[in-house]
Amino acid sequence: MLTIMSTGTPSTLSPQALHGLSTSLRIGVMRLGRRLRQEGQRDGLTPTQLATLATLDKSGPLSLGELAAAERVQPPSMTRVIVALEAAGLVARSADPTDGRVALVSATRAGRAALGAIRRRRDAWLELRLAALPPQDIEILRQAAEVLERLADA
Amino acid sequence: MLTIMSTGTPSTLSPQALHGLSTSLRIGVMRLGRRLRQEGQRDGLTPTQLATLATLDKSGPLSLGELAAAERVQPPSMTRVIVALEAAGLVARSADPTDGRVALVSATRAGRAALGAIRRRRDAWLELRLAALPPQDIEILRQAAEVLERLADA
DNA sequence: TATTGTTATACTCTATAACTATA
DNA sequence: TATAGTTATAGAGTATAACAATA
Repeated sequence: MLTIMSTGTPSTLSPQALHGLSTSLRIGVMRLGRRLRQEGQRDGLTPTQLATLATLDKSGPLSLGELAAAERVQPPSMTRVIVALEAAGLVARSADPTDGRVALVSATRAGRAALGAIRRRRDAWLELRLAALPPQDIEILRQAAEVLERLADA
Repeated sequence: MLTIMSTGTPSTLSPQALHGLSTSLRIGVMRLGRRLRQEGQRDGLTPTQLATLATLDKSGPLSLGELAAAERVQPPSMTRVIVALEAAGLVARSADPTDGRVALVSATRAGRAALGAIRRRRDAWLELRLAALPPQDIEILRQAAEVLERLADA
């Protein structure tokens, strides 16, 4: 097992060090992100469609407006996204029983299955490359993955 | 100073562990990448324009065809990118002295300055969030940044 | 009258196909 | 004849504006 150990020096970093880290981390994340996106381009869903499906899978049924806000697109754009996903059988629309204006959207069983398949395919590409790394690097990434998620949600 | 130290256990990881890492790393990278892209949306350049300018800044003058290949777009698309960047004064075109068909593209001084400003702005956003992390997390990210770049180029 | 979602329309980015200029 | 780049045209994705239905 590899672990992070402190050797006992000051816990604050210089502004310069932080700046350098910001730059290199941004480059690394953007570059790997671009590759992952390119690899996932044959799965038949646009990035927004895929993100919407993932949000529905994670957060359960949401109104069209809530989805638009979550994905940071305008309502008319989300309408088109949902129309496409519905035509593909991946989501279903139903009227909100308490408010007739609201269109509740939920992922279908097929939608969840498709999402799983897409994720497995993307993971496979990355796994292949991870397997080629030395164990120290893998351990670094394991710890970084969790920090990156927290950073993105901050 | 924080350092990674091996405690001496097996250097191979189970396929399951690798799979889990692949998933969480993909999610973390994609999510942070999306945030970084959204933050950089007010800098007036499209992602491809920015990437092209960065490539020119890094690799020196390149032909339009070489740029198209580097950014993985078709030549007509790169023509439009260069037309836009040239109109903005960020790149310059010149004829190749040895082959009249080739259009050599290079970043102007203004282009390099604009690139620097954009990078500083994006870094600033990330820096603000990095500064809020505990030092252990920062050290993890410092080591991960380099590994991520290698992974993307693999 | 305010709000949710849709339709109409336009703009941006990228692609393929056809064309021009040079080798 | 082959290659580098451009112009012409089309398609995908998103936006704003105008509209319909419900609260």
